[in-house]
Amino acid sequence: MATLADIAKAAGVSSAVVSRVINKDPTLRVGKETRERVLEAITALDYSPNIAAKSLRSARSGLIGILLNDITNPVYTEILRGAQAAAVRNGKALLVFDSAMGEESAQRMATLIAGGALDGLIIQASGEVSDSVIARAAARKVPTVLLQADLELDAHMISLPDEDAARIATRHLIENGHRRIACIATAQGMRFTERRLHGWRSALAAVGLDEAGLIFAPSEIDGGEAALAQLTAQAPDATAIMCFNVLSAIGALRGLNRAGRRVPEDVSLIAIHDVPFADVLSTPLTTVAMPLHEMGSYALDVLSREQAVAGETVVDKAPKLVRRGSVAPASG
Amino acid sequence: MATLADIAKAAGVSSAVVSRVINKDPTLRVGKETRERVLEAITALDYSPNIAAKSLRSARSGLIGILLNDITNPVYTEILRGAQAAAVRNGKALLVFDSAMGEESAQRMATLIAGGALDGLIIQASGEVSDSVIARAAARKVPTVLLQADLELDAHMISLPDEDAARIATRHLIENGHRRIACIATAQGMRFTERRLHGWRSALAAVGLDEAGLIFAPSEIDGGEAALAQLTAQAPDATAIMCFNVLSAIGALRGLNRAGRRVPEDVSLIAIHDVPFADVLSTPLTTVAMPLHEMGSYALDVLSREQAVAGETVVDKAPKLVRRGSVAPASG
DNA sequence: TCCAGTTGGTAATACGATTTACCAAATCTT
DNA sequence: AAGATTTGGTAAATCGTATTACCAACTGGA
Repeated sequence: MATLADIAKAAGVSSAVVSRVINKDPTLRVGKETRERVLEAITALDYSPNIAAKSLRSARSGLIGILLNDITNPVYTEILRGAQAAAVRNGKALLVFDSAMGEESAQRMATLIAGGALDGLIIQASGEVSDSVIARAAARKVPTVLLQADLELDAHMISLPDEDAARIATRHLIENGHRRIACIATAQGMRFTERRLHGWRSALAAVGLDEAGLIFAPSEIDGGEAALAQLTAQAPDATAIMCFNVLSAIGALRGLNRAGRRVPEDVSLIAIHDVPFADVLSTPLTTVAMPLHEMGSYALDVLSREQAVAGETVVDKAPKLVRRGSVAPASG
Repeated sequence: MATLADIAKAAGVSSAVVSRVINKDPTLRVGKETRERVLEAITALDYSPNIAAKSLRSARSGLIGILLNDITNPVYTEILRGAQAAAVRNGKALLVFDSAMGEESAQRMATLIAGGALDGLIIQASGEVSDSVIARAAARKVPTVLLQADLELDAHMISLPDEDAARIATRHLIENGHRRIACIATAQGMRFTERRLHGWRSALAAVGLDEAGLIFAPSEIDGGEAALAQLTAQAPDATAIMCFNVLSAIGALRGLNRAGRRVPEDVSLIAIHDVPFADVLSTPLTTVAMPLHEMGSYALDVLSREQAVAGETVVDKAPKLVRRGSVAPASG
C-alpha cells in the first residue's frame, strides 16, 4: 500500500507537503503545478491515508459508539437509522453495541473507550448500562449523549416530546368518548416515563377524569400481555388503554384477543411509537409516532460539533397521531 | 492517559517488558516479582493500551465491517445479533453499514477499507453493493464473507439451507391437501433464490404437481401486496401461497384481507423466515424459521480464524417449521 | 579457573501521518 | 544596492505500541 512518503517521492516533494495538500492546510503556500503533481501522484498510486496512523497522530478516530437496548426491537432500529444517516453526513462511522448482549459485550465496549478508539458515545438504554462503560467514559471524558436515559454522567441529554405524545394519545381516547382510560407504562422511575405519566394525567385532569388503572411492564410483547391480565383485574371497567410502547400494546392486543374481548369494539387501544407492521396486526393499531429517526440523527450531530456537548435538548418534531383501527368511540 | 512508557517507569523496567507481559509473549523470560510489579503498575495507573497505536503497529484493528441490506428489517437484525455475539467472543467489534443508505454511506465504508481500518468484511446484500466497496475490498485483500450474496469477490460464501426450507414449506402445504400452490419469490436471479425455487419445484414434482404461479417481488410488505394482486390474476385457482420472505407474506396477507379473502379458510399462506410478531398478525403466520443468528455468528467466526477464508459453507442448522394459523387443509 | 548455557531483561527501530518551526531563493521597496 | 517581504517549500519531532536482535550477569560443569 502506498504511503505518504511514496506520494512525496513520486511527486518530488516532502511528505509534509503531501499531508498539507490533502488536509487543505490554509497556511501552506505551494505552487499551482506542484500541487497538481501531488494530486496526480495520489490518484496514480491509488493512495488513501492509513486510518490507524491518522488516529494515533490526531487522537481522533472518526468512530462513534452507540449502545442500544435491543437491536432487534424495531422501535430502536429507527434510532440507529437516523444516527447512520447523520454519521455519513459528518464523516463518521458507527460501532454498534447491544446492552442485551451482556457484560462481555460491555467489556469490549469499555476497552475500546479506554483505548481512545471512540470519539463519542451515544447511549440509549433505559435499564442496564454496565458500570465499566460509564466509568471508562467518565475517565476518558468521551463526549457522550444520552437518549432517554438517566445516567450519572456528564453528558448531553436528548429526550423526546414524551408529555405531548402521552397527551395526544390520551386526548384521542377522550375525544372518542372514553371516560375510563387505563395505562400500560414501561421503565418505572425513569424521567421519560414520568413525563409520559404527567401527560396522561394532565389530559385526564383537564376534563375532570381519574386514572382508571396503571401497570408497569417491560417493552416487550410478552410483558404487554402479562400487564393486560393484571390490568383486567385492577380496572375491569376500563374501556380504553394507552400503552407507552408499541410492543407492549401488541402484547395487550394478543391478551385481549385470547380473552375474547374485541378491539376496538370492546376496548380501544393506542400506543406510543409506530412500527411499519402496525397496520397488519389482528387489529390495525392506532399509534403516536415519535421522532426517533431525528433523535438518532440529532445525537450524532451533537457529537460532531467541536464544542462541548453538555446540555439538554428535546427533539422538536411533534409526535404524530397515526389513526388506524384500534380506537373506536366508546359504546354507550 | 498512562502509556506503556509510564508503566515501564513505574515498574522500573523497559517498555518492551511491559508490552511483552501484556501480550503474554511466550519467549519472554521474566522474574516472577518483576512481572508482578508490572501488573501492579498497570492497575495502579489504570493503564489501557491505545487502540490506534496498536492498530498502526500490528496492522490489525479488531474491527469488522458488516454491510446489511436494511437494518430496520427484522429478518436482518437477527443476523446482526448473531454477528455481535460472535464478535464479543472473538474480541472484535462491529461497524455497521446499511446498503439502503446510499452511495455516500458506501463511500465512507470504502474509505475505511482502503485505510486499513477493517480486519474483515461481512456482506449481506442481495442487491446493491457499491463498486467502490468491492474494488477497495479486493485491492486491500480484506478477508470477506458473503451472506447469501452473489458477488465477484474472492470471499467465503455462507448460505442458508434454502432448498430444504422451500421444500419443507411446500411439503407442509401439500400435506394439508393443497394442489394448486403458488409462490411469491424475491431477488430474481440470485443463487439463493434459485435454490429455493428448486426446493419448491422438486417438492411439487415429487407428488406430480405443477407450479400454480410465480411472481417476483421485493422483500417488503408493499412488494408482497403488489405481488398478490398479480398472482390473483395469474393463478386465480391457487389455494396456497408460499412466500420467500416473511415481509412479502405479510403484504400478501394484507392484500388478501383487503380483497375479502380469508386466511387460511380461502387461501393458505406460508413464509420463509420467522419474526417475533408473526403470531400477532391478523392471521398468525406459519413460517419456516431459518438459522439467521447462526449465519451471522458463523460469518464472524470465519473471519476470526487466522487462515484464509476462501470456501463455501451452508449453515448446518435445519430450517424449522413454525405452525401457526395461516395454513389449513384445502377445502374440498 | 574457564567456558558454555541460562536467566532476565534492554535498546532501537518501525508503523504512517501531522505539525511546528524554520529557511533558501526570489521579488519588491526605496 | 541593501534590506524587507513573500514564495514555496523542508526537516524533524511526535503519537504509543510491538518486535527483533542483542547482551550482562549469573550458574553449573569439568
